[in-house]
Amino acid sequence: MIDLKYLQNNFEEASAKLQKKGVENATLENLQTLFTTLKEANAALESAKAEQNSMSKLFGQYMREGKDVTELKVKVDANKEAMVPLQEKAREAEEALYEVALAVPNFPDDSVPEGMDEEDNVELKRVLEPKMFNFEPKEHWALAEKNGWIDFERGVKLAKSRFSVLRGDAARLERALINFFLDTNREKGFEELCVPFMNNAQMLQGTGQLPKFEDDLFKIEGEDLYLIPTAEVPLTNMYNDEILSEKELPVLMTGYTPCFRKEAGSAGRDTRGMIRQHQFDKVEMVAIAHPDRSDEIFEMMVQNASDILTALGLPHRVVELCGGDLGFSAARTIDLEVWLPGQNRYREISSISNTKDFQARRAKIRFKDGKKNRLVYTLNGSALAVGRTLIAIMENYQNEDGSIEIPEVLRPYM
RNA sequence: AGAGAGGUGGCCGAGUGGUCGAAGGCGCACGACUGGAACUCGUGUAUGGGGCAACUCAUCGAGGGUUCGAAUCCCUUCCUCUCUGCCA
Repeated sequence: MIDLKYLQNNFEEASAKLQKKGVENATLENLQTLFTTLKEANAALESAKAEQNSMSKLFGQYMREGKDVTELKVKVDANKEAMVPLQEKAREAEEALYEVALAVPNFPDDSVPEGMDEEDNVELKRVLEPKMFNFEPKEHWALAEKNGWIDFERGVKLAKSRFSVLRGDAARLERALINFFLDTNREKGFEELCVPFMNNAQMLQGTGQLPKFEDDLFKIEGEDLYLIPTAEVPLTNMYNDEILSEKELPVLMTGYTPCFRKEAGSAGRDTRGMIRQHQFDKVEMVAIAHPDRSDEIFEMMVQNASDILTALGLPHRVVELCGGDLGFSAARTIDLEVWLPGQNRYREISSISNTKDFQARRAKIRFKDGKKNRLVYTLNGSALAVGRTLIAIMENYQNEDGSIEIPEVLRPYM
């Protein structure tokens, strides 16, 4: 959630920032009004409550002293009745405020480039030259068929469309990648965690998936549980509603989880192959950081993800997202896009974001800054998306006969 | 899943309708004592919101109710422990 006090005190500046993310001024003006209304409603209610409390205290005192309370009772009853509409007003004001506030995206960082969509993203650099093939490189689904690696039909039979089954060496390669990623992250100082793959609604609100993006989530029927769309949810919310000591920062965590997404709104996109599935594996990094150190941790996370791709010999490019392409919670995001020779294009394989205090405010993650509690900054990033790495290996390491080499660094894992 | 017990501040633990945001202890911080330390003594020590100072509101697992007044009574729910059942 954005800082409403900041919005109130710096309205012009705040609205200019959110325009980068396509938030209309009317929404912000509405938000400001709702915030003021809530404050006024609360002030009125609180003074009535203060009155009530002090009269109740007096009531007790009279009882003890054996004084007559009938007159006082009349006053206190009247005040109580007068409080009912005030209470109702305050409750309504709060509901109205949060309904809007929870749906407003994070401020983009000042450094974020202007732009509408991914066309306006800025390429920062390219790492490794795409390999020249002396034959026409195939796309991963063709290679999968040739090698019997991916069973799309049976995935659909077992679940539904956008599910698949990995077989044989592909299944082993998937497992090898998970282990390689986790080991690498651990060596960089991330603690390895194994977390629940279902989280409750409060946690999903903490990281920003709820309430706005409920349609993208798989919900467990009859339970307050959702299948996680990314390990960012359980890892970040490890410290939900907690206060850390300053010396515990930064908390660096990594974990492997499957991720479950309904992919609502992507009908017809990437239907062929394994690029966009309802279930995919990912190894995630999450950092809970001191605000002053989040930039350097962000750089470290980007570098780590890029290093993993380099170690695998996969050509990729580093892209800074423009304001219009930034996700809901992110203040800043860098994507890593891996080269897919079969598709003859770069495709997203990792996304690293600094959400600053946006998630921390929702999830109430704070640290002791001297005597005061301050919100932490939270960062997350993939290192890496496993299924897409598998695809990238297939396309980049293919031979003319359709066979696939295993990258050197993965051989100890297979 | 069934039966019973219980959830109070960083921790332990008292509190069964008003003087309780909460005794006492431990821990922690600061100060005194000391050459230094331990011991001892003194002081302080939850969170969030509004004014942003005085002050005030909320919070004793969570939500709702009774009452002038609830940590204390009632209802719902979650969690923990013990026993039974069931399983990896």
